[in-house]
Amino acid sequence: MGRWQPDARGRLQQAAMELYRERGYDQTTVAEIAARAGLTERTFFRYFADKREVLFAGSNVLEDALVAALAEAPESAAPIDQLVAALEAAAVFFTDRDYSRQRQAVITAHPELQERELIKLASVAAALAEALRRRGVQEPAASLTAEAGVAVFKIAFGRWIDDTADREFTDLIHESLADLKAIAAGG
Amino acid sequence: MGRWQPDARGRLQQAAMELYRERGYDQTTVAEIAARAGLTERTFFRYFADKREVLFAGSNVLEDALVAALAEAPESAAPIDQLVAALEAAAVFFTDRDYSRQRQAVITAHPELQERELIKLASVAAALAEALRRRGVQEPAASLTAEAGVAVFKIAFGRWIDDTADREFTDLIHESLADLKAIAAGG
DNA sequence: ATTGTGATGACAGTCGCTGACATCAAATGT
DNA sequence: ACATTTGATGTCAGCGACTGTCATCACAAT
Repeated sequence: MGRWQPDARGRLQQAAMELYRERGYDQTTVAEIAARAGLTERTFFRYFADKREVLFAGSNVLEDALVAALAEAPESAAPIDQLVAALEAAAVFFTDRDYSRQRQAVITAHPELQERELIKLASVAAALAEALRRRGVQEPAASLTAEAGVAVFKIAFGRWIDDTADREFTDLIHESLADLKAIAAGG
Repeated sequence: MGRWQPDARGRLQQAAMELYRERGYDQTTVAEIAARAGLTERTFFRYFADKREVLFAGSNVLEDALVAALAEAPESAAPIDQLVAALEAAAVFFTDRDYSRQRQAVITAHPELQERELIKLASVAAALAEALRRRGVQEPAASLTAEAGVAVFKIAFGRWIDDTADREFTDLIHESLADLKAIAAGG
């Protein structure tokens, strides 16, 4: 056994999630999170930039996966369809619905966390727009397509969380895209 | 003359804008803002919930105007066109391009301020979705239309800020909507 | 055996933000 | 005219988020 317990980062994430659910985000101090993980407050801030970030560690991975998937989508398809193909590929991140529900419940209960989630989505949109530009899509079409794609994602994710039937994330993405197309066509 | 200088709120807003531009957001303390406005830190927090909010005082007014304009849009039009009619009506808020540019420069330079801007836009989207629902638009079309409308707004605003020609905000809204329709149609 | 190296702890300090109470000119009531 | 109330502000103490700096010490490298 090494000098320290392994996976300090993961322990901090888990401790944070537990405490945010047990007492609420506001009533939890960073020192408490660190203590539950067997670490100190100072170490928490070496792994996470702030108290919010500990809930959003996966967003880089998601962003990278989306960009990678977009790079492999058929270039013959319309930009919006390329983008939705990328969203489909991201469905692998959305399989544990219970965990997603718990996490989302914490986030929606606290504006500071919603803010962080929104800027992560904005970062995703910017990265997708950049990827579209690399494929030759001009502005403002690239940014608008990316924004539209993220809007589809947001709606689909919300439906997936609230879904009482057991529909797949991928299906909800497609339904939401169809809705968007109908809306834009004046439906 | 009354006991206090008038318009404490406005003085705080102006002092904050000045200092954020002069020294940067991070290098400005709330105590400094208050001092420049001839007040104390405690009073600052009586007018604004936090250091970020002082830059977003107008967002309620914008939101209310959008909802009101949507309520007066012809119900015969497609939802997305009703929404864009509302966005047109909001153009009155976007006439002083220099001020908007300065403010936006401060915001884009600081992630905390971007987060606040994003949650304000999310609030606008939620209010517009609610207004559409009151007009009989079902979910998820209402939310998706609202998100699409806000996306159009974001792109149009960005183009308005960057515009070197002197195009009107309203025109850019219409162009961006046309772009979105083309995108959704597979353009 | 010596010398890094890297993850962690300890500690002091700044600043955002809040609660509680005091102040005092102006408005209001009688 | 005088007393009372009100409302905007000030004062002060305190918590918690976050940072800079230096110390520690098992382990790795040489």
